Amino acid sequence: MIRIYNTLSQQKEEFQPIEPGKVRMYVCGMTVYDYCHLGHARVLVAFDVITRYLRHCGYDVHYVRNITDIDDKILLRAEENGEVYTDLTERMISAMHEDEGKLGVLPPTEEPRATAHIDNIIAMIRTLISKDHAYVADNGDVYFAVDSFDGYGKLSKKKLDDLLAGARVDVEQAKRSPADFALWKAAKAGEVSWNSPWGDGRPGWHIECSAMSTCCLGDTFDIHGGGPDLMFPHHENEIAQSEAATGQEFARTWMHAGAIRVNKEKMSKSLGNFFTIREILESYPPEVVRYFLVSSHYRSQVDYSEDNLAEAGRSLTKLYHALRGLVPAKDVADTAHDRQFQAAMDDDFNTAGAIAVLHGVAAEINQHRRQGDEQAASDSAAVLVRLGKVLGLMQQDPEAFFQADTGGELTAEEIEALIQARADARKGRDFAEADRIRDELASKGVILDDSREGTSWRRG
RNA sequence: GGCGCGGUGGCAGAGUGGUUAUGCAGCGGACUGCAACUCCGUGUACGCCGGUUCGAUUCCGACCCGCGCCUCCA
Repeated sequence: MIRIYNTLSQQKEEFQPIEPGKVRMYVCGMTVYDYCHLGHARVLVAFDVITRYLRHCGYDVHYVRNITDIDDKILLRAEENGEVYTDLTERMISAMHEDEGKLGVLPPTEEPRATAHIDNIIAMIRTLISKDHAYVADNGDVYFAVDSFDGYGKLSKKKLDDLLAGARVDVEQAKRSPADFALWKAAKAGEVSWNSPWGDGRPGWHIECSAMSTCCLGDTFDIHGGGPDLMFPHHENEIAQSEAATGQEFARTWMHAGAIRVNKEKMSKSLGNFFTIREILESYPPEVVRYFLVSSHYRSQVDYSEDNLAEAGRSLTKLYHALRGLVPAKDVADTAHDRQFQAAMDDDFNTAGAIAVLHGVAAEINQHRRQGDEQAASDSAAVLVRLGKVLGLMQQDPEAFFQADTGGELTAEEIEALIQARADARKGRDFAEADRIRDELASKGVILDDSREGTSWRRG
């Protein structure tokens, strides 16, 4: 039985899908005006692991993650760049797909784009107006009337009164209440726009997620997820719009990832302290970045630092070392480790605990090898690869992982030649020369591992 | 100010009412020509103060500290 922490109830709940065997999940994706940063990667990886585990448990998962491809920031950035906004969004979407692929994030089942759902958005706004949950303001915008929805604040635990009291300046005059938010924004002259019953304009940010999620998954679905900073106002507004429009419960379980921090501050676009995925991948192998993300619980805050990434690299290296030189067995029955792994993952996707199990399996492999039991080692290796796959780890050939060209000074051929020279020196018991070669390699970032079968190498 | 989350050993990071997390780093031993890898062994811990309990790091309360949201942000 899987238990999931639900932001709505603020506790872990037994997960019971609406339709047995099926999971319908929606996650708020990217606004594509810039490259994805580590914070985005965290959400991407977290829900990728969740999807993988649910599928591992036999669920048929319908995973929808949207793309916001029309928005004020997109238009602003495109104008700064002097390009058509669709050129910008197309470029950022391919960059995002590239980054995801490197991190081992599987594509969602569906990836709807806001601009392809304008009709659904307009239909939903029309419904909201007809039910008196929304109104057309003097400036041509359409707003959602927050006080028309009783449950407003139930996700973020905010009271409407507190929100109004704390409302910051710059309240749009056209709004009836400061907490109301735009469903449809009237276009200014020359702006990109779509026709609507309320004049030319474009959708507000929140409504697109309501329209796309209910369109792809139905009025009520199982899981809705996203980044920590979307809880309010974005998700709160989604609930209000959707439930007001359909009269049905929106998402059953709300899941939020924890923030990535840099020097004790949240990594964010507004603070400008973010590292893009591609930046980080210049210094670290993608699987190391993924390991770093997965090695702590998805809801906890994690600090980004060079030290933490480097440590993740050493830890992953240990796991791959266990696999080195082994051919994993084909079929291996459930083991005690499988059950431990499942127990950890069942508990709100405790990937940190699951990784500890992986290390337990690695230790077992090494012990079998030490005892010369190749068959048992190969069986355990199969378990390590099988469980690793659920986390999106351990799927590379160990040599490929160790010897990936990270821009070192030496080519694989040059390294092999030096290793041969060292082997010859050792054979002639010229250890001074052998050690000189090993030191030379080490200074160029190549570490040697001697074993009975010979010498293997890796880039450190 | 309102709402929410968290403080675990040198570091990272799980978890539990009484028994080993795990990883990195350290120390001792084995292996090795010497190392690396690996194996065996080993140390340091639960912010502070009360309470409940036979027993609390784990439950309850107060306090201190940190963080997040309350405006666009994953």
